[in-house]
Amino acid sequence: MSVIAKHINPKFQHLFQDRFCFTPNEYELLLSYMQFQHIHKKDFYLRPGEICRTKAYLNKGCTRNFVVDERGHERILFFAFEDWWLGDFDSYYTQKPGTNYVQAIEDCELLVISKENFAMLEERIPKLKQWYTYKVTRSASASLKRMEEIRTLTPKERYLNLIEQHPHIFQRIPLQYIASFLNIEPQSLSRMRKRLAEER
Amino acid sequence: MSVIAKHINPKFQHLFQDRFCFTPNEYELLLSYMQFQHIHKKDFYLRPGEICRTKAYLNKGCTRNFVVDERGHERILFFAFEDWWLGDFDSYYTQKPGTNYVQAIEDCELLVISKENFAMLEERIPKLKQWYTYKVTRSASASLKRMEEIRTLTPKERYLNLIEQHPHIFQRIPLQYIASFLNIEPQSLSRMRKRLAEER
DNA sequence: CGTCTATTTGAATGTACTCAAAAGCGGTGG
DNA sequence: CCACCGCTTTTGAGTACATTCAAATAGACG
Repeated sequence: MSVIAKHINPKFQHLFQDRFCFTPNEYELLLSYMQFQHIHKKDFYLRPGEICRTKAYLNKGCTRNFVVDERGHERILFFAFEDWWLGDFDSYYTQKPGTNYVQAIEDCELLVISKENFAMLEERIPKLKQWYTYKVTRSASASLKRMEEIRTLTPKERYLNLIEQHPHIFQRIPLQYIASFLNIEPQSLSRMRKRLAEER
Repeated sequence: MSVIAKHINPKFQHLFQDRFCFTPNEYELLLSYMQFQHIHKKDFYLRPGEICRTKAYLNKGCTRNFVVDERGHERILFFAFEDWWLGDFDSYYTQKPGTNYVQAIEDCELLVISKENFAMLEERIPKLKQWYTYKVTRSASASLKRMEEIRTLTPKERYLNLIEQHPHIFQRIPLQYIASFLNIEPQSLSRMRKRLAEER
């Protein structure tokens, strides 16, 4: 077993060996191409203008992908928690300079792999490719769904949806970030939360 | 030359022969797998629940993709004009029942091809695959951009952007549809247009 | 010409925003 | 360990803007 493996969140091994039925060899192979990396709270994994040449499995911690609009306003596209992958996916596919900041909200542990190595491993481990294709279609559907939510739901409904699906999100993500994700002002979210708490 | 070809918008031939450098043989091959089809204004090419098994080159006319939200409100995702492809792309890739209506805004001429045949032709005509990959990344970027517009711009700015990029859109698309696309009420768009016209 | 739909106009309303300031909280250094 | 500083969250007041409901006008199509 590689030295790295000792530090790994058990979820990672579970994920590949149990859920995706990787053989120990396949798992070792995948792991051997991944680099362990720490980033501290508020550090950036990626900034606009950089080309996204790697992706990183988020082993521990949480991050946010955001852009800055022409008014200088931060707009959070999504959060990532354990068992997600980090990157600016538009830039990753096109290999053009990206637009996203990817920033740690908590101290994070990453397992980083280059695009080339990942592509190579996809060929050597068909299960990896299957899983990845699955992830891509999932994330495409998720972004369609998010688009629909932003367009059709009121801020209050978006908030209620979010806490229904992620009841503990306020324990990990500061209010201002949640507000940005929901596309409302922090003051409004604070008020809304208060009103809803009083109602019951 | 096939019988169909006579009816074809010259753009189509130009597109493949000149812009993508298809040989006459490749062009004929592609064409031989496409079915010519008319649909009338307000007819549907696709409805929610149907699996999208074909795509259609829009040779003439224009269409809208829309969904109906839980309040019964129509939400237009995008319009398609000449030289675009029609379908519910989520359903096309997943081969699960779709969510989109695809409806003709004007009488339309389509060139329809099945997913299987298109995939087969992609293998036989590498240029077709190149072009298609290009289209997919383009449309992914476009939907990211649209998401950003909906989130960051005011209704007025969204309107101004639209008429800047498509100055003649009102000549072809009814106001209510444009309003739905911009995510505002028809009344508001009507007022906005009036105000802006008066200002100059 | 008449009916049906689309667009325009009017008035009132609500909701999230802005600006501004106070309170709460966390982290740092003395 | 406490005091201070900076940042986050809360609270307040006023405003702007799109929405809703309602009705009138205009336009399309048989």
